[in-house]
Amino acid sequence: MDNAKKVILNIMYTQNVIQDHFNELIKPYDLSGEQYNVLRILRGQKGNPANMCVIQERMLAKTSNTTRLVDKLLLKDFVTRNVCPGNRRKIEVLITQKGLDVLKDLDPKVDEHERLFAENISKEELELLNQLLEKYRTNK
Amino acid sequence: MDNAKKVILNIMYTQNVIQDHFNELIKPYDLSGEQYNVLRILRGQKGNPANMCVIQERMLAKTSNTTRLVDKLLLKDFVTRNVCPGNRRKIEVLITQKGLDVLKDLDPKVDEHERLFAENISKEELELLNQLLEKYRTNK
DNA sequence: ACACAACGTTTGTATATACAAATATTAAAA
DNA sequence: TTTTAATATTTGTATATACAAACGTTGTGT
Repeated sequence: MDNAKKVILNIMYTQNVIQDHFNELIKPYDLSGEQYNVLRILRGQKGNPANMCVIQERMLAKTSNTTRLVDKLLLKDFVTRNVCPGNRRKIEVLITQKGLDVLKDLDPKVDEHERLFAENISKEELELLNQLLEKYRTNK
Repeated sequence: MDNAKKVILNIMYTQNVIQDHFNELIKPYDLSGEQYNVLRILRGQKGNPANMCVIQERMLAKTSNTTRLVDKLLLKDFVTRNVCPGNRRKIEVLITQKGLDVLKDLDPKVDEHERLFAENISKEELELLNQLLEKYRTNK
């Protein structure tokens, strides 16, 4: 098989393996991968609320349905949701202490997950892999 | 950010870009990516039918619901589905001429898709990228 | 002020992913 | 032979992805 074909399968497959491993990690916390991503975005706001569209544009999958993701987080009391007083079209979403606690609990496990995948490869190779991936998708 | 973290985001993001591009490619054919994968597996059978479990194990996402994917392909007359005479638990799925025609139509576009992503990177780098990805996920 | 476009979010529909339970058929054990 | 276990597939439920349409709110032009 030519390498152009092979590298696509390789990237797809690798992403799949990473994702499966990560899903195992968060399963006990009753969180999906996307819900976790939203919580991470909200924590990154450092106390400021985030509007739906801000969350949306920071997510990997551009067309995920933020409304329904936040619905699920709301049910678990990981976030609050309020209409923005200054502009009633907007919604302000804020992570709760409970949400922050879950993330804090997960932090070392996520670190370990990242470390585990990098353990078979040297620092230089890791750096090179990053460069090659970036080069691979230039202008795409 | 450390490279262990960065490479995971990089792989996830790259996969996303590839997938989005591919989805655009097959959209006019009223096929989803998984449906396309199933058709490719069936063509690979070279005239022999494939059982559900054979299709399942050859798909990237292990727990995709093959029954429902084949349902959709059946509606479009891209496959046939029959109970296996020798073992009535099994189902024989076979690609139709119409299914083969769609794949043939798509073949050059898929080639172009693969070529497009590889165009910014040399043959040697592509080879290296494949090796690094394989090394990265050793034992995972 | 009123019409209309733009913005931000929600809702609806179809498909896909993830997992568990249900069903039917066949193989194996008692 | 009857029971039980294993195999192959289907069905159900929840979540996620993808896209379009609907809705209320705000801003702009007249």
